[in-house]
Amino acid sequence: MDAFYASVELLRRPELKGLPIVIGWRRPEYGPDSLPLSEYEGRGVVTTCTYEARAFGIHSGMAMMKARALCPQGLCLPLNFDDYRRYSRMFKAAVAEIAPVIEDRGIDEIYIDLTEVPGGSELLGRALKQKVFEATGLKCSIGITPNKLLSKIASDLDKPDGLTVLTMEDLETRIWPLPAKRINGIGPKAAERLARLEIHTIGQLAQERPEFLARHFGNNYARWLHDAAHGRDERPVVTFQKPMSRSRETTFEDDTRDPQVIARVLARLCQQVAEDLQKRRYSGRTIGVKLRYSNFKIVTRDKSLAAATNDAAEIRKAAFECLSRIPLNRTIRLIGVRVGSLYAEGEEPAPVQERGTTPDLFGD
DNA sequence: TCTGGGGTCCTAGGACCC
DNA sequence: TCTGGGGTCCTAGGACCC
Repeated sequence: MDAFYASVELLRRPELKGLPIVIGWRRPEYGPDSLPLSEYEGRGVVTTCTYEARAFGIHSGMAMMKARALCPQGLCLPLNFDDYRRYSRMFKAAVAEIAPVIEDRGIDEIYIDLTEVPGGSELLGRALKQKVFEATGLKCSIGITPNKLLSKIASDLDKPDGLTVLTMEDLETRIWPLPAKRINGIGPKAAERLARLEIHTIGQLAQERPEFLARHFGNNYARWLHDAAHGRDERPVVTFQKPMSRSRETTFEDDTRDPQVIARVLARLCQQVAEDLQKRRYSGRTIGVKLRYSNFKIVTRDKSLAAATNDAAEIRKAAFECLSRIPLNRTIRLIGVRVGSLYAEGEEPAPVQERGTTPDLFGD
């Protein structure tokens, strides 16, 4: 979906169309339902912005204070997550009417398996965009290719309101000239390491000898890099994925080292994550606490329980034990709690025995 | 002008078991 | 006289994605 959160906001407030608009994180208590960016204060980042705002150099992930410096005449809107979730369901349902095999990639993105859907790519693409627009009033960008890797890249080539159809024949002309970091899975770190080896484009990566890549990146990652650069990707479209973890975290308005503040916030996060799990009928065996110091360094501590739980008090007890293993000698800016090793209700295995007390059932 | 929140996957060492 | 090989689970950190 194109500039998803911002576009949803504009549906309700079409009079703001054409303005540089930034969707910010913390719901401001100030003002009615929008704020001149020039008056923004706080630690939030831009989650989405309109294309008019992007023209000023603003992009998602950028500190709101920096966006403010770039475009003080911009407008800041708070987040309405319930709305985005509602429109997310609507656009996915619209797509499903044409092509039911859908992989969820978050609130504003999906993979669609068109293998068994009759019709040419171009026509299907147009039909999908039309359906989505009729159902939601929103624009999207689509890439249709032989696999997920290429489709992800292709969907980006013609934004906004784009449609790009590629076959393997187009690899050299359309994909190879692109920077290596356009491959989903090559992030800032890997791109930097590649650049130091004078590998900047996907084409250059494709020409590199696999043994050379293996020396620098290890066998697994090197093989993946090589395959990706050649447009090879066998991953199927997965329609259901069992969740692995559930977490809650928060950044303090001001960094703190006050144990009372930290304890109060951690307890609240444990309560929230417990409610999230209970609502979805999941429980988990591994409780983890995450802490980010003022210098942005992150530490985590885990604790695995004998049996899965979604009880707030149990989660809290384990979380505080994790917290007690983290040095609190510096001020912190973020704290979070995570419950992993999830099991759906009724799926939980028998509690794990203490080490060394496993009954020897098989006489081995 | 510092940098959100919610996720997944991978690696690597150590404990422990047979 | 230093001592194999294979496996699982746990923990911590980090890269990456939406």
